[in-house]
Amino acid sequence: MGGRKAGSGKSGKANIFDVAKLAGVSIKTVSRVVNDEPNVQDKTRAKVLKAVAQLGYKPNASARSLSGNKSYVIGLVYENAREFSYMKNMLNGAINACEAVGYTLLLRPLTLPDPAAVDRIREFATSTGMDGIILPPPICDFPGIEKVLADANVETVLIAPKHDAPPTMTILCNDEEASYEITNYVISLGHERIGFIKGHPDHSASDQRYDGYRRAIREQGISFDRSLVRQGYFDFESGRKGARKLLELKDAPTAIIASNDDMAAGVLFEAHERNVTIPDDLSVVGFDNTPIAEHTWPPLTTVSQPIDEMADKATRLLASALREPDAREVPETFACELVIRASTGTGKTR
Amino acid sequence: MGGRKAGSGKSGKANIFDVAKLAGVSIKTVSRVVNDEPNVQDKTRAKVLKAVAQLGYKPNASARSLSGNKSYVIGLVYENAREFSYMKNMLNGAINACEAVGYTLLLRPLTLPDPAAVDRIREFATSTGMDGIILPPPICDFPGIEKVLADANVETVLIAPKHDAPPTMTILCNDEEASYEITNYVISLGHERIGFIKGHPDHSASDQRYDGYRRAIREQGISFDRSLVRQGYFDFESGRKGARKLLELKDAPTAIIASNDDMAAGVLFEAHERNVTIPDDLSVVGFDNTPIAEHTWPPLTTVSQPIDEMADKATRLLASALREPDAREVPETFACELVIRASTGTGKTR
DNA sequence: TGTACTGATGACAACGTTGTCATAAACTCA
DNA sequence: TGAGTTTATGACAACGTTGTCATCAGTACA
Repeated sequence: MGGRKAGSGKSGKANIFDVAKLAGVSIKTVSRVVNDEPNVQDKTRAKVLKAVAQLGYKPNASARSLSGNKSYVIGLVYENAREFSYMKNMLNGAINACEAVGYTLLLRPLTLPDPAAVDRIREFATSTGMDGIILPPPICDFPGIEKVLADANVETVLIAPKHDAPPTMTILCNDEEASYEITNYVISLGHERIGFIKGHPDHSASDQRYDGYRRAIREQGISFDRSLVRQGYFDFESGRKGARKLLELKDAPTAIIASNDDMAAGVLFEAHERNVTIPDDLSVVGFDNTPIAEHTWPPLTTVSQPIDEMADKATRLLASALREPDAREVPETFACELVIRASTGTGKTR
Repeated sequence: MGGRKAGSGKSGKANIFDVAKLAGVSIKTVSRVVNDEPNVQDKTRAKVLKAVAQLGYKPNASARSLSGNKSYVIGLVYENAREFSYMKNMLNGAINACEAVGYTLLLRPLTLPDPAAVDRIREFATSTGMDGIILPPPICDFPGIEKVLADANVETVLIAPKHDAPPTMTILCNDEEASYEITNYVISLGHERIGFIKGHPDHSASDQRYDGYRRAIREQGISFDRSLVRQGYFDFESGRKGARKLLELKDAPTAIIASNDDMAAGVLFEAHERNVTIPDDLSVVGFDNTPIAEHTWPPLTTVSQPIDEMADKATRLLASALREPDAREVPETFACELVIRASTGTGKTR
């Protein structure tokens, strides 16, 4: 029973042999306890746990992944674009969840459009041999991406994809409903000519937000006017340009809903330039509740998405799917929340 | 010479045995070539390289770090605060550089103030066994942090620390000079009563920016007025509050320099609320050239820091120090750049 | 009362690298 | 020319885990 490979007593890190020796069991039993495997007596488990605590034992990640053919790494691909507050929240949610479930998060920014994006993602996924990957929009909608990752044997979670993808795990957000509600709110303030600036056509949220707007208009019996809808791209400039077109209209809208906060900031900017007073002459609405929404003048009425919670859920979903490949959970839908600030009002003529 | 452990021809990843077999050399020679070690004949090297390319061989990171006692991981600790554009740039610089030098970047957000911050960083550094770590402000100034990391045998790079720390590698940024220049610019517009809102006292940049302001004032022969200086904390609210105090002054300033863009946005906000017109009644200056600076109304005159370049340099410094522990480079100082926009002017009375 | 399971444990061989040491060949220098 | 050094290469043992299989003791069942 003489110990064989236990650490020589140096203050360095304890390994599995040290724990086994101290607990008086084999290294395999230590492994079983550490990995929550079945078939260990409670008494034995307790002994091992005590030794683990006493030595401050942490399994060596490299050895573990080398032997077990798992990397305990999860990847997160994101669009390296302007609106980073989205990513900040997503990052926080994913990093914290990763820490909680014992995984490591690896990041890969993508500058879009990029014709080689799918190849880059493949490269990213395979080079580290990661176990799973999280794809937020618009990356989750890249054609063929799911197959590429499945072939690379990487478990995937899609966040808010355009089309439900049965074989792949998915996290959803009720953008349509949120847009419907905020449009109803604007209508309830007395507005009838409500402009809408659409988001980037590649993002699933764009369609959903537009759909919610249309539904609210329709249900409230307001006639739909195509000239009040402008195409935007989620950036400040396109919001500004959309506002310019709308405000130049003979019968200009008294409210503008922009599909995200950056564009709404562009609308505010254009309004200021034209001496259009917010919210007396024009009400403005954004989406996402980014920090900018708090800091514009006036602060923006907007919709807040629980992005960090979605990322948290995505990470945990991935981790549990990796541990137990059988029990696959149902996709979860997260709800958005209206944030009413000073950029909306009844207007001065009312 | 019969092959022994080469992959069985499956389409899976090639390993070092496969390469060795194809090239007709030993695995050790392959290792030498892959790691750019000396003492390999050009001819042999070429053979190996060819085999590597042919098989698409990528060394297994886990095996490598297990055997070599290196993790090829670099950590980046950051303050999980509002102003994320700083982090976005830092992240981009670090991620790209990591990819270029073959390292993996691990992130650790910190919510400050946190009395256990140093312990958390120690935990972060040791749990993964990372090789090096990058500490931006204000984390680089935590007392004792350098020793903790040195004890954990983690190579460290400090970005813009308050005090030069000879034993630790450092990246510097000339904040004092930039502040001096932008203050001179404001003075050149004709302003003499120039308010200053200081940054968070824990950040090195705060002192430097204040110093630059004082130096410019002094050199231009403007008498220093203590009542024109307010303490801020780098956030929107403190900027707004500072502006309120300054604008309530009997002899209010005609220009305000805020130590970052968020605070400058707060100044704009307060000015709008008081119907103070920018820049006719008041010129406003920020620092950092964050996205918000482009999108306020009017857009902010500010100072742009090459944060991504600094992070890039920090990463490469770390990587080269890890490869060649002897050749330690000189700290490098990066220069800032003025960005003149519409929030500054000569004022209407001139 | 055997026979076939199940539960708890351990021995030992992977996993794919790099470090160490041995060795042979090719240079140096007196 | 021979002793010592350098250069190029390979054999083989780490590194610290987990997977596989063997073992042995109970336990259920006919």
